[in-house]
Order: sequence, then structure tokens, then C-alpha cells
Amino acid sequence: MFISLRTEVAEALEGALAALDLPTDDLGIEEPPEDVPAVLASSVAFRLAGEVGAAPPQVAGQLAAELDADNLEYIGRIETQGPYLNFLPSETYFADTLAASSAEEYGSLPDRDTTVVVEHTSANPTGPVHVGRARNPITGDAVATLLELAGYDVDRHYYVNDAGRQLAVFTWAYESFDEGDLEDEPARDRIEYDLVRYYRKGNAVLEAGDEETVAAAEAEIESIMQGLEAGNEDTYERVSEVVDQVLGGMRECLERLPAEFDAFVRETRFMRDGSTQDVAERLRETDHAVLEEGAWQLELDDWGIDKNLVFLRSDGTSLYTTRDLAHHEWKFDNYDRAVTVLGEDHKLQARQLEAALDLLGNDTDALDSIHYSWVNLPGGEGMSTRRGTGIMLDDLLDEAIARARDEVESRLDDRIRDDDLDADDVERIARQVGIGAVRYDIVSKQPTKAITFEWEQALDFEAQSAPYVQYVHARCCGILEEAGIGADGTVETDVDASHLETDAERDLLETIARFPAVIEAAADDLEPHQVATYTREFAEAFNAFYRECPVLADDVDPDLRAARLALVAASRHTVANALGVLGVEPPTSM
RNA sequence: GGGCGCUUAGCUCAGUCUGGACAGAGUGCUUGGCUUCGGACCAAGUUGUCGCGGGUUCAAAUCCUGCAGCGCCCA
Repeated sequence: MFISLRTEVAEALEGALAALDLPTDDLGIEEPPEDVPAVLASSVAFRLAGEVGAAPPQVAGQLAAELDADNLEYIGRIETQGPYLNFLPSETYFADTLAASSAEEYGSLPDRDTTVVVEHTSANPTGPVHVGRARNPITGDAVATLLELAGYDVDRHYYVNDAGRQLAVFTWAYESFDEGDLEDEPARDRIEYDLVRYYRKGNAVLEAGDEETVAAAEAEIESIMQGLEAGNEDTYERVSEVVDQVLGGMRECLERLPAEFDAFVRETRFMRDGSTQDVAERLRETDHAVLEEGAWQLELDDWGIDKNLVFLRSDGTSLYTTRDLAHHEWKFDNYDRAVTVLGEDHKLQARQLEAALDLLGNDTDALDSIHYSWVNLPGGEGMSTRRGTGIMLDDLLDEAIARARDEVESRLDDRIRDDDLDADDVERIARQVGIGAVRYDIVSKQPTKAITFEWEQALDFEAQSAPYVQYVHARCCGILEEAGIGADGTVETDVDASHLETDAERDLLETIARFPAVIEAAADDLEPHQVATYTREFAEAFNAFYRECPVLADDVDPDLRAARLALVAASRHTVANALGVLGVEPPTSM
């Protein structure tokens, strides 16, 4: 309803300004501070003061006189407060909000008839997923879900870098060493923990081995890379044996979040189908292409990039970005928009990619990338698969679930609600809360900010955390269940919202009304953390309502009870869908 | 050396793109609240040179500019 109200205010204000012969290019519409009872406000009077030749408060007064709330559906009253124009909601606003939010899918926006591919994670299949990398699937999955709720038709892709040097090194190491050469036991009983030891061993030998050994290894690695470039089937099979196994293990780990994918798109695919060579040839024909020291490169100064992009080495082989160009043209052939979630180390690469795609005649407006900063360890050390430093995502999730289980068990005795949680419930809650807390901790922050990983902080179950918001959902479910309405049951929708008279009820309804607008803004900006911020505000509004407005007590009038029950159901839909965007499960009890 | 990003309360962060009402939360610290629909909750109090300097503006955490610290990238 907030979106409709905002449109209504804009149109009315525009009309009033036009009637007074004033410019309508900047309406100054903003959300007022909390202690102002308006839903929207305008500071336009400030800007017009000079033009009108009157002080801002007088200009606001003139505008208010020109505006008539009676003509507006969702605005009940328009007031001035100094230079500000304040727009207060009408009864219809509350009634329509309550009706709209009775739908289970409340917050989802109309279908946009637009397909989007969200590529995220795309970690090289070299070993277990560590926490540094985990920011990518958690952010990416949230962006994908957010866009779905905002009306896009979304596919999730994992781009498998199976053609780079790292995989050639891995393949060589996998074939050259056996168990006896390795010093450590696998850290966990899963295939990628087993195989990463070969990768680390290989890298250690390359770094510190004797000259002869290293030279032989380099020759083998080079031949693997040449084989891939030439489309040699044998080479592809050898590399695939490593990639398939390691990726399989990584998928299992990611599914714990859960982050699942519609497709795993392999880099080698674009070498094998000739599209990479095709891209290279087209680039060579452009007048931005230059041949320097035998390597073909692009001069991208026209795009504000002073670093040349090499797209063919002197030996004629393609580079990562060349293949990624073919990959992206393939995306453009199949989707209307492409969003990529990348680490901040890929920023320059992403700009070069976009410039080159533009040069090749693609509409790069369809391309967006989201960059996130590193998750560092205390002391500033980074996480690295090759060096074996870092916290593994599996360990973080195990620890989170274990701590959540401790919490649940320690609370079992002093629960007020007598609902006999059984062992399965405890396990379910521990998983929902533990994993939810990890995801929420990461997704609620702006991706551009670096995170220092600390156990206590990542696993703080109080305050601005997933459990705090999840608890609101459980409370809603508790009340609905108590009222005889199951989680999937429906409440009476033919209720009179005018019974909801207290500030707490009004605030909660206003907060619910904003939810679709929050989804819209977060999707437009590709910023799921906006939804996380909203869940906190929502939880606060709900808890105030919960404290002040009994729903099922004996002395509550039946009509009021029905209205409040509808409000609780609306709250449940809102918080469940908001958490859904963040990939945090909404527990029915906890 | 060049480019990009970050810097807001002791700590963790919103707010910055799109300037506007006294800069917000949580945590911490000091108090108080369960015979009541769920206390993983709530209420009250306390917490600031918005990194530093200049500029634009009626108005700057927000825009411009110089500098510093940190991170990332490029040869």
C-alpha cells in the first residue's frame, strides 16, 4: 500500500505545485523521522522559498491550502509542521494494508516478464569452502531470492572455472602424488577435504621443490593447459575427474546453507564450442585492438580504463576474461539481465569485461555486478585454500548448530509455553537458528565493508540477529495455533481494520504496509541488506504490539480479537517472506 | 607509482547513491518487568570532534576537493 500511497502523494503534490505555477522537478518527498506521525513528508517548501519570495513555512502553508486530502484515497490528512508538509494515512490505507497482507505471498511484486541470471559463488573447485568465500553464496542466494520476490524470473548459476592454471596444477598433482606423499589426514570425511591435500602438496612442491622437479611439473601443467585450449578430449577428461569430485563435495557444503543452483556452467564449454575463438576474432577486428609483444590486447581508455586487456596470449591461447566474454554473450542470448556476485579483487576485471562486451555490441545495461570485501581472520590474516588458512564453512555451521542446540536445551525447562518439543524439534530449531544466525550476520551488512571473522560475534544469538527476528515468527505461529488456526490455515479476512486503534497496532500496520516498497527498493539496488534492516524494524514494531495488545485474552471483544488475529497473520506473512529473502528459515516454534 | 573501495558511540553496524525535522539501532554499563497469547522478550537511563582540513548550500554524515589510515587491484 505504501507504493500506492507514495504515488498518490507525488501526483497530488505535483498537481498543487502546477496549480501554483511552481516547478515540479523535485518534490522533496521523504520519510519523516519516527516521532512524526506522518507516513510521508515533503521538504519542497525549502527550495521554493526563493522563487515564491516567502519563508519556507509560509510556502508549505500555501501548498497545504492547495492540497485536499478528501480527494485522496490513502491520505487522510495533510498538515504542515514548520516548512514540512506531512501526509497522514487514511482509514482506507490501514484497511487495504490488512487485506493485502492476508495473502501468504504478501510482499511479492507483480511479474515483470523479465528473466535474470544471477551468477554467484563460482569458486574455483580447488577445495573446501571457507568462510571468506561464504559471503558469496549467502549474498548471491539472497539477491536471487530478492529478485524472485520482486517479480523477476531468476536462474542461479555457478560458473565453474575448470580451464585455469589452478586446475591444471591440481590435475597434475592429483595424478603425480599418492596418499603416501601426503602429510595430513583429511580434516573431514568428504571428498574435497581429501583431494585438497593433493592441491596443497602440488603447490608446495612448485614453490619449494628442486629445479628439475619443478621444471618437469611446469611442463606437464603447460601441456594440460594447451590440451584444454586445443579441445583435446583426453585432457578434458583428466581435468574433469578432479573437478567433478571436488565440486561435488563443495556442492554438498553449499547445500547446507542451503545455496542451490539451477546450472553449473563450465568455462571449458566456451572453449569447446568455439565461441571463445569467435569472440577473440571479433575483438581483433575492432579498432581498439592492438598487438603488443605478440599478445592481442584492447585499449579501453574510452571506457576510462587505462590498463590494456590482453585477450590472446602470444602463443594464441585465450585468457580467463576472453572465455568470460563468450560466457556473458551466452548469458545475454538466454536472459534479459545478468547479475554477478564477485569478490572485490575482480573489480577491474568486471569493468574490463563490461567495456569489452560493449565494444562487441552488447547492451551492457543488462549487466550488473555486486562486489563484496573480504572476510579476514583476527590479526588481519586472509583465508586461502592453497595455503590452508581460514575457517571452513562446514566448521562454522557445525559450531553454530551446536551452540544453538545448547541454547534450545538450556531453555527447555523454563519455557512458558507447554508444547512439548521433542528431539526432532530441538534438532530442527538448532539447525534453523544456527544457520540462520550465520546467514543473517553476513547478509545484513553492506557487502563493500570488510568483515573480521570472530566466533562470538558471528554466533551472537541476541539482539540484531536472526533468532531475534525468528522469534517474532514463532510468536505469531504460537498465537495463531492457540487460536485454532494452523500454520497453513486461514484467518478470517473479512475483518474491520478500524478496530485496530492503538499506536502499537497502527505502527505495526504501517510497517507491514512498507514491506513491498522495501522489496522493490532492495531489488532495484541489488541490496538484500536493506531487507535485513527492515526485519529489525518490523520485529520491534511487532514486539511493541505484542506487549500492549492481547489477542486471545478473555476480555478482548470478539471483533477486536478477529482484527488482531488478522494482524498477527499479516505479521507472520511479512516476517516469513522477509526472512525468506535472506535465506533464513522461519521457525514455527523455537 | 596509478586506480577503486572503506573510515559513524568502548565494540558490531544502519543511514551516504537521491542533502532537509534534535545522527539511529544493537551490544556494553545502571535499573525495573514472568499467577497473563512464548522472557531468545520488553521498559527506563547512559554512550558521538559522523577519520582530519577546506569548499558548495538557506541546510552537509550525505555533494566537491586535499590529506591520513586500512583493504583490494594493476605493471
